[in-house]
Amino acid sequence: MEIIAEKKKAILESTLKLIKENGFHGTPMSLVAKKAGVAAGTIYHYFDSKDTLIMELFEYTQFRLQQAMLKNLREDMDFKEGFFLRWTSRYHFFIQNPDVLFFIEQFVNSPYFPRCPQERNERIQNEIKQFIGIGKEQGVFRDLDQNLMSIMVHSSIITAAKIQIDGKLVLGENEISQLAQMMWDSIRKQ
Amino acid sequence: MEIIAEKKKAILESTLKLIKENGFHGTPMSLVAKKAGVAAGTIYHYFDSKDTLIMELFEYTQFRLQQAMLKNLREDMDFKEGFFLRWTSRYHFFIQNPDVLFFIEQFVNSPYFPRCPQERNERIQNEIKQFIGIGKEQGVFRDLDQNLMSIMVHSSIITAAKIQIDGKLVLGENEISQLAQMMWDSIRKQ
DNA sequence: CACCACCGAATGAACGTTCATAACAAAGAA
DNA sequence: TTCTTTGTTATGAACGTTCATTCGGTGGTG
Repeated sequence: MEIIAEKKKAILESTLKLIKENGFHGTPMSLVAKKAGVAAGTIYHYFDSKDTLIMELFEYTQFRLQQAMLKNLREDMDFKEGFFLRWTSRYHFFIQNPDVLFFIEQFVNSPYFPRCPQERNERIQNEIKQFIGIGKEQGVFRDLDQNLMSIMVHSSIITAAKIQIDGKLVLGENEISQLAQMMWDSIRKQ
Repeated sequence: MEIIAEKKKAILESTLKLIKENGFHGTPMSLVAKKAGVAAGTIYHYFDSKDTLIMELFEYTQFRLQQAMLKNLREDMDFKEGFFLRWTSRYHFFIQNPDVLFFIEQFVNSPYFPRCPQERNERIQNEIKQFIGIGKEQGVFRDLDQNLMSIMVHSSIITAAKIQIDGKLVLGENEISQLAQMMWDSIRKQ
């Protein structure tokens, strides 16, 4: 991803926050412009339309998520540790960036999502998918499609993060590690 | 839920389908009216506004989901069977009603959802939650918040159904029961 | 008659997008 | 240096369209 012009970034960040609060509906371009501190027309200097703004925003959030992931990885940990680290660091990213979580969830359930090129969608998924693939080869994990297992793990993270952010439940360190343990137990060979 | 007037039902069903295809954005009231075979004004005979139409549609789908659940339950099955039945019958409901699945997913991730009264949201969750509660008392399940466990189970069902409907993976009977098994293993005491 | 479900053209506000214009910088030309 | 040109970035009022909602009217029923 190229270095993003300051105003372009401001537009993306504003859109992110507004969509979290008001949904796709409720965020007119005029509001985006206002919040970003630019004129309405400026948005169209950087983006062809509202649709492409939203599509690019999705890529932007995927990029940020991936960045956050890679930071925490070490090579020298055992397999189970690796799994726990992946689970918890993704979880914490979403906790720290609730607007990203909400935007992604709205996006993937909207008609925008099917219009994205497949490979883009799955890039983020890949790191976990490969990891699970290795575990499968080593006979640690179930003999089940790795796409399936990785998506189940992914969805458990999303779900836990949403509950925490909504404030429906307060998850302490103990609960977090129990959840990671749950998912570990679900995919490992029994 | 009262017996629903025929036209009202037609309006609800049309909205459901249109929202699945076009999202909240893309479904103007005029289209809803056309698809339902009623005049635009008629919608306002049954619903105060587009917002309340969507809110009521959510309740309507929850109702249908609950109906489908209750149909399959028997008292005389053992605990694990009961879990599997719950998991798979919910799964199959979503597979058979993809528009409901997509609508619910869009709805719960939109700003509409937080505006629903809590008890309404959780009514559906309750049956599974109570079931898990019993399992916990009997020492079959983990010692972890039952809300948390039930939501994790719920999200696994949603996720599996979405993958299947998207056609990303084809899940046969074998995969389905493996998934249910996965979730069973995740919440049971190890 | 009164009441009701229903119709659909009309209304007015909201919104995405355009465009004429300006500010500014970098790069020659004199 | 100073002037001119060219390109990029930014502006915000104006436009045309879309859309939720309204309302006067129609036909059927009790």
